[in-house]
Amino acid sequence: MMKRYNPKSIESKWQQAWEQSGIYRAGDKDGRPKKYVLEYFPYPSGVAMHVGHVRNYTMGDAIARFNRMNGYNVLHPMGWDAFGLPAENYALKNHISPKRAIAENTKRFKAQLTQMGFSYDWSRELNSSEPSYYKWTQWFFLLLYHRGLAYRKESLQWWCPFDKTVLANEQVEGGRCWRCGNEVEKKALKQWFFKITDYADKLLADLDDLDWSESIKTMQRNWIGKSKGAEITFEVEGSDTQLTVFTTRPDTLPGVTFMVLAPEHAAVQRITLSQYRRRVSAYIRSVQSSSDIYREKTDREKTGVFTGAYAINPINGNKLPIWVADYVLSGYGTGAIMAVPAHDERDFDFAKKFNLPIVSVVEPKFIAVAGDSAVKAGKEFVKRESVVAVVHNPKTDEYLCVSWKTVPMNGLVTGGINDGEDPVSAARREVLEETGYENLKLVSDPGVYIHSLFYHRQKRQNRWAHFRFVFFDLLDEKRLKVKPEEAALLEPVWIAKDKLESFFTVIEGKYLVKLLDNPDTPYLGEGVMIRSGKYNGLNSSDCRERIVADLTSVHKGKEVTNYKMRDWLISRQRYWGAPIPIIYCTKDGIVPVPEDQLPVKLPELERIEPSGDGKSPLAKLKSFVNTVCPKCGGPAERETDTMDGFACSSWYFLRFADPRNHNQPFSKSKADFWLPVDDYIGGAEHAVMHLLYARFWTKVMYDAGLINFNEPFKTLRNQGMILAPDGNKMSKSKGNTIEPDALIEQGYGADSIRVMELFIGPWNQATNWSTEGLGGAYRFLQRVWTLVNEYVNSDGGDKESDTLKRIMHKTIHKVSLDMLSLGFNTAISALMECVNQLYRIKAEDGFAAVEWQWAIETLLKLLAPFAPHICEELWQNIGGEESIHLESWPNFNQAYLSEDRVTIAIQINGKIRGEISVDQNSSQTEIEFTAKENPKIKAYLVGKQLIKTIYVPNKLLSFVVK
RNA sequence: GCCGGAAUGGCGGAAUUGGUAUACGCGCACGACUCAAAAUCGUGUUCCUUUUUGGAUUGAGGGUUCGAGUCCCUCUUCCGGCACCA
Repeated sequence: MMKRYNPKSIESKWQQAWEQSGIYRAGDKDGRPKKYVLEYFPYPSGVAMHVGHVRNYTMGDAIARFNRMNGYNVLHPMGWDAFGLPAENYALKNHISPKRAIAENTKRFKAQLTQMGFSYDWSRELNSSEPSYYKWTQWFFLLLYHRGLAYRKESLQWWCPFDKTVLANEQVEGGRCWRCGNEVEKKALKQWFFKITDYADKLLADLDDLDWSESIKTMQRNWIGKSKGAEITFEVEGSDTQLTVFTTRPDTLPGVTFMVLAPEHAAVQRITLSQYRRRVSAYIRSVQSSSDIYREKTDREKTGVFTGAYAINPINGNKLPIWVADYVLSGYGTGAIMAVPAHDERDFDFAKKFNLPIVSVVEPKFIAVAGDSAVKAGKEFVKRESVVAVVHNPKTDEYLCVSWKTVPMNGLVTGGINDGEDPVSAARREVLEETGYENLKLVSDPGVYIHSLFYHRQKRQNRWAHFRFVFFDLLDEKRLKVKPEEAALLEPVWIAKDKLESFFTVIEGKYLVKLLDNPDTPYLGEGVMIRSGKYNGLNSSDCRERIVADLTSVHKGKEVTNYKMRDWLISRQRYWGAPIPIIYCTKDGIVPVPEDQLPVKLPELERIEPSGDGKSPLAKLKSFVNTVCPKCGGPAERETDTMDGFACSSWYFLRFADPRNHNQPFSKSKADFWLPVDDYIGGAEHAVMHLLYARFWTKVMYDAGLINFNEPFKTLRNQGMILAPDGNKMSKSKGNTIEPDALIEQGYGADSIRVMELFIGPWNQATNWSTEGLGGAYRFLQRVWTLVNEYVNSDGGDKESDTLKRIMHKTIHKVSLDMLSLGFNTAISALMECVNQLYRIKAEDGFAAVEWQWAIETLLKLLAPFAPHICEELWQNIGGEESIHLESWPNFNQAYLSEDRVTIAIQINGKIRGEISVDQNSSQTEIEFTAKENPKIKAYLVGKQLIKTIYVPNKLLSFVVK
């Protein structure tokens, strides 16, 4: 009697059996090579996991199971990221303690994970909010502290004077408190920081060797934001104040025309002249009351005020007015800049708005390095003062260009400027001589130059042309006759603007088109120095080094590297976190809690709401706060802030290697055995938070000698998000979440969901969930179920079947290869094809072949990482004694991967015109002969001349005919 | 604005090095079974024209090639991230 496929009746049975037999427990050492497969440990919030979350764990589980079957000692653990704000807010909302909330939610999450049949080693389960765990989080805080990487500093935070509380940036709306509507202000609070900036260079450099997606690496690179430059010190006229600025372009120092300070800059009050005070103060007030969100808008118009003071340019003594403006950020560099409007877009906008001078000191320089005009090495350059006539025909919107007849050179009308001749006349003369057009209207002569270095084919010399651009409109088409010697050389052509860029052979087309759009625009690139005294004529990049060297020698500047990344603020004025293990003593100051007094336990509190005075609720608990100084024994107070939850998640992957260690966070040998993590799987949302913090802590541990490796995650896999069927992100508020519980309840079963999660699309690509598609996965498993049970109830036979062997070996080959590259979707489609073919054989021949037992065993093994329950059940049905998940992965035999007969496509002039069937590895001559005999092909060849024949073995034959 | 990624049927998607585009699944249509429905099994399914033949087609345009979804150039759209970082 054959049972119907009913997941409900088999899945929980096997889940219990697996847990009881402990087959997924990782032994610390057993001689096999290790594999550490890890998914981000989840945050057990009040909202249950939906099918989007489940995909993450399904991928990890398939990888873990595949590796187990391939002989690896696999560590695949699970735990709970339990501390932090969401749990606390959930508890507050439901009027229960966070501890209870976490207990309830982890129970629910664990049940969800278990019902999916994931192969976790639950004996290593951990919870970051338990003292046995956070004791070591505090221990790491102390490690950082003792290594000079944790410090306390005052920092500005949003503060609501009515609610008497600190607000997060996103809780400030239009400069007002989101709760009471009062205007907020910034208040300085003492906070703890981790000095992640000390590791900026290592965090940046080591990214190169990681097997992570390019996009995440780029995000981390941008976040770290390294930029090399210099700090330059300016004297303030009539004051002993000095202003130091950071710049990446010290070469543009001669072009500085004003200075700008951030409104928060410490020197603003000191240098502002008395008659400017009121306006400056008013400006600063208005800036402070505007929200960060508003200040971060880059498209708003620049604002600022003059302080009345002047700085002195250290290189040329120029007087530079000092302004205050909020486009300069206080948190980056020194909070002050030297403004070079000719070579910086922001400074340019500011100068335009406030009518400040713009002095260009760098002229673009383009060197032709490729093509016919590329400069010839070793030849002298012939320098020429030249002019470029840009002639625009307003009627056709085309530009007058010339094409050389004798050599492959295209360009605008250019020519040398004769002695004593002004550029505009020179330009008119060249246009007339070369093209005959005489009626030109001067549009503008903005004094724009470029340097162009190229090989002049006609003159056979390397040219260094210093081109001045003069802009004309064509008044009429009247042309004078061009001298024959010019006409023999050049041909005038009119080129539309969108074709210009690719037309030019000598001048950089991209720059030119930009110039035509707007000649009045800052030049941001490198080039030749002008108006720079002794630096004139230098390349800007060389000039950069010279100026920094010169300033360094007189102590007015130095080379500096800056990072966008800031130190990591870890203080949280909230209850639900690991207490910061620090004691403040009036006599001894900041005293770290001694190691033997850890953990500093988080006391259980009745009321955990933020207290309203900007301190954590712990501050109210005298029995917690009041303590004795570990140094002098006198009365002292505890730090009452707790640590950012990201501290807990910065080392959990190490704890999994040794989760029950009471003496250390982990033993070195176990950590070095299991880590680094071989496959780390999770969404991209942690790109610059957790993934950067965890790398930072790992590097600190490495430097402290705790571990042998300095990167925690060798390979990172960012799985693609599952969207709701409507194409939106799944969220409880939108009411479009789909939970696996309901689908299992409906009878689909965990195995179908698992297959669907992986089959739905490439592992790293976002896709919409489809419940109809889930039906397809279910049908597929059902077909497997039916096939195996029909086989079990059949009489069998003893015929040999090569076809069956071929099908199975091909499937083993395809699935094995796909698993290595995470091609789960194609692996599953190969299994579907395999089952379809097995049905076909069954329909033709029944179960007569002797290979059926092997074929079905193989099929189940290949399917086991995806659908562990049904495979286990069927495995027992066909006589398996041990768990299928302890079996070895099948091997394929190369001999069965190809067919005896192959179909060769016949192309004529690149078009498929027919196909022929031949024995595998037939010779080209044979195939050509067969092809030419084919009547269809013959028709195409008759009366034509065969020029070329291309043969791709076992695939394609291509005739080229005329 | 900058950086990263993508675009293939009605839908999700497949396609070693350039070598028969549309595998697999969904949906749809038809057939078998059934009193009937569901389930299951089978057949078909890129588009246009069509008896067959044939033609077109991988976001758009151009290029290289005997041959391009795949390589090169230009552009469009979408997704993700960063955003006054001097």
